[in-house]
Amino acid sequence: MRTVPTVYEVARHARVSTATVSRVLSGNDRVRPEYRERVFAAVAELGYVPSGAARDLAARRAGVLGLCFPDLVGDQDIESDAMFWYDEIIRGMERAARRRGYALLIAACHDTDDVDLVTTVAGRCDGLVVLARTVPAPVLERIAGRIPVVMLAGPRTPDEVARVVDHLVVANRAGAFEVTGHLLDVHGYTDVWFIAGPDSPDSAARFEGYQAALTERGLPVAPRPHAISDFTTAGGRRAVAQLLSDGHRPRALVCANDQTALGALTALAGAGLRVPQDVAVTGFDGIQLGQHVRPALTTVAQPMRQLGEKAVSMLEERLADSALASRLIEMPVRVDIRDSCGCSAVP
Amino acid sequence: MRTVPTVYEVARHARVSTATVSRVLSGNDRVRPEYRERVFAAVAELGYVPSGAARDLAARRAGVLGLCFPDLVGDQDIESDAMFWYDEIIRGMERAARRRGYALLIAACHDTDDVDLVTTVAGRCDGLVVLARTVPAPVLERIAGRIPVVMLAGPRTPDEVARVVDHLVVANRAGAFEVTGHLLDVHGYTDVWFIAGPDSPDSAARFEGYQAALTERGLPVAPRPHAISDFTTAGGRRAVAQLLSDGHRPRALVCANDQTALGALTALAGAGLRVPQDVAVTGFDGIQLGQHVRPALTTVAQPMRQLGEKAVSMLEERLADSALASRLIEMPVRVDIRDSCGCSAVP
DNA sequence: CTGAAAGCGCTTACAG
DNA sequence: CTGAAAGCGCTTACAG
Repeated sequence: MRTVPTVYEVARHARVSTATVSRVLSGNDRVRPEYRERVFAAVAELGYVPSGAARDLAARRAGVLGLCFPDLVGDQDIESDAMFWYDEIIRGMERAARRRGYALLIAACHDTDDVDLVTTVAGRCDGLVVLARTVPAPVLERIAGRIPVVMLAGPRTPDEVARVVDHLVVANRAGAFEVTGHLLDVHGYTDVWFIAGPDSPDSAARFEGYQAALTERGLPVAPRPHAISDFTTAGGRRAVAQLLSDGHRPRALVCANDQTALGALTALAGAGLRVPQDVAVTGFDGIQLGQHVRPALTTVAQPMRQLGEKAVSMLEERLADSALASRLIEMPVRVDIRDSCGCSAVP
Repeated sequence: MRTVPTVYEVARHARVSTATVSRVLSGNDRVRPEYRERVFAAVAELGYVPSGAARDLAARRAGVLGLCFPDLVGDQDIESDAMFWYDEIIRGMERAARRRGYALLIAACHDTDDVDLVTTVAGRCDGLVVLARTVPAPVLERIAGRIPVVMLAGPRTPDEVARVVDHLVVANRAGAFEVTGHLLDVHGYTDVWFIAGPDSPDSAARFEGYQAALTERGLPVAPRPHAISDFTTAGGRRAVAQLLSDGHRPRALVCANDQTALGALTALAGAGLRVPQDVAVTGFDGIQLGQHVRPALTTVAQPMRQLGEKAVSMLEERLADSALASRLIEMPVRVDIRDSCGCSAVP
């Protein structure tokens, strides 16, 4: 092992105390300019890089925020069906964290056995963002006893861990309500079907919004989704292909998320059906890919950036006041009208 | 502040020493089952989450790997032109790190002033991967004195920091050579142009490969790229639009990366040109988006997964033996033939 | 197999 | 403004 210089070496070299070195390096305190110079010179000469661990331990602050998301990919081919939504969340969080001076510690965790990894993450950061259902409730509760935790997206049950963690969700119901209404009112479709995600509160809330849009217009409402998929592109393709091979021909498909919609696009093309002329399709999330496929995907966009910013500020607020009551905050969504619903003239 | 239990509380509760608690929690050592049970019970009851900082300091190991990439987006609209290649790198690294039991600490860093952030990251991990040119050489050298560093993608100059960090690159030259050869030999195009990225070794190496393919076939070779862009979609679109509005009509475009190629596709469509019938286009990187655009992008795919795995193992090797000579490893690439080169029958 | 105790490398009251 | 010294919460030889 190479020998790494410590504060002591730096202090000796600069002929000051370690306290002074620490002050100079932290930037804030008023230190005699002469000493400051000497410290910087010593740091440069010795190639000093402070130990984060020692610093964190002494200062009780890591300058790091954590993000745990589910490892849906597992050991399979990661390139086959990546979760683009996670990419956007990671990027949004990294950006928000960095703006506030934090680095981001990320880890994909299996719900089941990765308690170690979760603990590794939780023990090393000042606050933690967890995507819904990534971490078992008991583990989450324990972690929340140490650092602030924000759960992103819907919890499995309404009050599970509700008391100890903050929740940040998007307007799933309102978004699905609005995009369904668009298909109904602007395009006049009546035969609009819903392709659900896996058993999740997000998919459920979106289905409710879809139902409400139909109900409000006095249209018949399906008691349950017309197909159930798993939020992946491959799953969406399979689900819709099945529907089609069963002989169904709905006029429009409201999909629980963008990747499901992307899969639907593929399945429809495979069956020789045109989108949106024969079948209209909408998604949910607003992943970037949706702008690039043809037809471009009409969707309900989540405010990725604001989600990250909000999560970070919720963490900071609780860091400042641990007595805060747990909160549930809902962020608005925006319907992005593109081509797949039938709005643009398609060549 | 809530009061967090420590090893001491756990030890007292379990009526064992802190050494025993530590052993039980680290999993390895042989501890009397009875004690083990008591420790687990105490941990559960107290809601104990070990301090990562204390653990790291004592064990001189963080179980965390770092990744620094350039912050190209800055404070502009992140959603306008994200760097998909980074997403893939982040995902690949996270996955590889996790497989070896590490979490990933990520931070986008400005070349100029974010030395603090870089230090925050470097001080908290066991090894660091840096995308080329993210971190100034002097800073990198200093960091390399503390932990192993792997630089991903081409360094600015051949020997800059060469001695202190390992390098991991892909076969830029060979990949460009091969895909250009494909356009030349299989499709018989002769008028093949190169759209470069910014001044970077990667773009330069790809241009060389392109040139070599032409030279080898006795075709005239452009001494410099026909257009210079910046690796972004918007930049690629602008560069190609300019070319077209200047009246140029190359038969094929070899683009320095996928996003440039995506921009080219847009520019060509905007000019009423068909791809690949009027103009063929190829990219470099193999980002997922390339499979989804129409026509699907023919490209040179980087082995994202293997890149991550390799970076992690290089870090581990150097962790095990700090006396290792610095290495330069080149990973192979694979030409992915899709539609934009003209290979598939396009309806 | 187990425990007492030193030590990891910083920061921060506390005096001065 | 500066320094001596305690302390942050773990792990790990070292004895036993």
